[in-house]
Amino acid sequence: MATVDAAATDLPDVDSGAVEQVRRFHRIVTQRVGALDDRYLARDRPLGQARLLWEIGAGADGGVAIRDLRARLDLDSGYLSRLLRALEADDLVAVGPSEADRRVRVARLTDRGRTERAVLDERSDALARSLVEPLRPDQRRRLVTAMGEVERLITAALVAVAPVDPEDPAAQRCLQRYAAELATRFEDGFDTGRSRPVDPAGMRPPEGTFLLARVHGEAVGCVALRLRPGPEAEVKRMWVDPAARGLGVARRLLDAVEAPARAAGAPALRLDTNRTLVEAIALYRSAGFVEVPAFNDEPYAHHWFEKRLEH
Amino acid sequence: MATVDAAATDLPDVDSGAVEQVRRFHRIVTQRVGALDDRYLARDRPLGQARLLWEIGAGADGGVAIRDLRARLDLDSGYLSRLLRALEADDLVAVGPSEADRRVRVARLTDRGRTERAVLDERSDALARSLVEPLRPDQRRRLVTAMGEVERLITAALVAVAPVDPEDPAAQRCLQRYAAELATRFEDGFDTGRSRPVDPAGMRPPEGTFLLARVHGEAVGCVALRLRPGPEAEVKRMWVDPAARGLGVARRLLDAVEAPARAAGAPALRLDTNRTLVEAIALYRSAGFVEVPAFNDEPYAHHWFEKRLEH
DNA sequence: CCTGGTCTCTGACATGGGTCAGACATCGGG
DNA sequence: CCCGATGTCTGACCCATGTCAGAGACCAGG
Repeated sequence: MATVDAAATDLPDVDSGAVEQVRRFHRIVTQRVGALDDRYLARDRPLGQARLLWEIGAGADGGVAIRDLRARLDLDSGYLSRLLRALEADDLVAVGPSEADRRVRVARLTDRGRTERAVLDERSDALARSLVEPLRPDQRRRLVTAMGEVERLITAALVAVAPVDPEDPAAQRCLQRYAAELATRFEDGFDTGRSRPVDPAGMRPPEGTFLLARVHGEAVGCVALRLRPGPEAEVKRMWVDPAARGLGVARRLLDAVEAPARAAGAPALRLDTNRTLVEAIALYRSAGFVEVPAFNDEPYAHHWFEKRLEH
Repeated sequence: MATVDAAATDLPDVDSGAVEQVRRFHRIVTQRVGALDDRYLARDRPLGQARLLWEIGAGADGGVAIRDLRARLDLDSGYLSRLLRALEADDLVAVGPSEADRRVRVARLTDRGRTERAVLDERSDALARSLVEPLRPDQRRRLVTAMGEVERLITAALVAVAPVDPEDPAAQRCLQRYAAELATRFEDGFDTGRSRPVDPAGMRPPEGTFLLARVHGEAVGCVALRLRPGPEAEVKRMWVDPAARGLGVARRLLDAVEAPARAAGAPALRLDTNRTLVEAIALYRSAGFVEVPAFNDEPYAHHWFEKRLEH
């Protein structure tokens, strides 16, 4: 089976047929579709301005801080400033001081800006429609399905797993959402206080590791590894954003955690889990974990798993 | 069935879910993948130069005439000239006069240019590989399949059908390939002389029409409509490039031919066909044609079809 | 040989995207 | 209140892309 293959060979060479298909695909999509897109959508407005207009409008109304725009669009502050002045000159946006911090300035759309943005939006829709329109209904369905598949898989390929400090804001956010989700899923709720505690230091070298999975900078999952107190390494706090499920993020996290465990000389990975987490349990089994007797007194746990590590 | 739906409703509104999917898809593919692409591939070289280098190398060795480059890349002659000088300065291409016509100049890669192009090629491969590599084998297979599907369907959507003069070079090329294909498929070959003749004037208004299907300028199929001598309009010379089959080009041609027939007041479309053309016969049936007794003495025909037109 | 047309090149110019350094206002902490 | 840090803006640049007009070489046909 494919999944067994995957676990066994991990990263086999990409065959040249796949590479060829990706290149053909890319050529078609960017040249044939993209050629129309950017220039067409911005119409008589420079592309940078159009993108900026778009981004300002995307912020929930109340305006967007300029520094956030800079971060999101990755623009030089001087360049951004000039783009803003151009949009101001056309009476599309208004820039004013932030109330919280008067160094920060906030850009918001004017009425004209909002209608202009709606026009861009409509044009974007029209472009998408023009791509689908010549097709027969069955072809359309197939196209939409295939596009969804490509989108999901490309997103999956862009997942990057990297260690991060457990007190990093992104990490904390994941941990909170982890706890919140358990609270709704466990039959008798979840109270962090009752569960066996994991303090940040325990998830930081040398006592452990904390890994974050990101897509394009945004955190979509996490896992913690504890190397103390026993010789076995313990997997904790594994969570994947519901929006990112089905992309294999959990499996990547589970794979990624093996390296530090091995490096620390741990003979095995261990974890405990709740019986309501059926997908997780299935994943552990397919990833080579086997069920073992309880090795701790975690009150929320019903199953205990272990995976021997070879050295 | 889907195809029946298609024939009945023709071009129903594109539902908003499809539009949303296309836009999400486009965003992912261009921003996430494309962002890496162009800039990354050209490395320290301006993009225009890189593309030009590529295109010169794509020509079968012997060089590419500059005017062909201009047409293919759609560049201003002054701009192209300057790009060429830049590449010459880096000793990547050599430009010399054409032998046939000394106004025309021909660009060809130097040895350095060839290796440089190979580097670009390798980089492009590497980019494609990096997209696929993080995926498990089953995910890779799904991605490649879905990309192929998207590519085919987008190509299908880009097919444009338009009338053209039957003596246009592109039209002539199609007609030649049509005849060549019949020669190999018919049980007893195909000799244009033996078949009922169709002179260019017969495929030109007011006696008829000739339609060409193009994808991005390149002809991929054709069909002729004759409005004389009888009141019925006759469909002739329908052909689709083998490389473009399965995209629904034939059906689009068959649909497109109805409008001029109706406009001329024809009560029906007629056609004759050879028994070896099984896909074509299936298409005629599914497009609403019904088999009728022979209405001419075409020596290569085994079946005669007709489709009544409503006015 | 002349003429009109074709092909390429050069120079002049405009614009958009992007970088850099410094000016200036403001903030937060000692 | 001072100081270093932060956020924004301005001015001065650079380069790639693209457009336009005209010059010069060459071609084919009369």
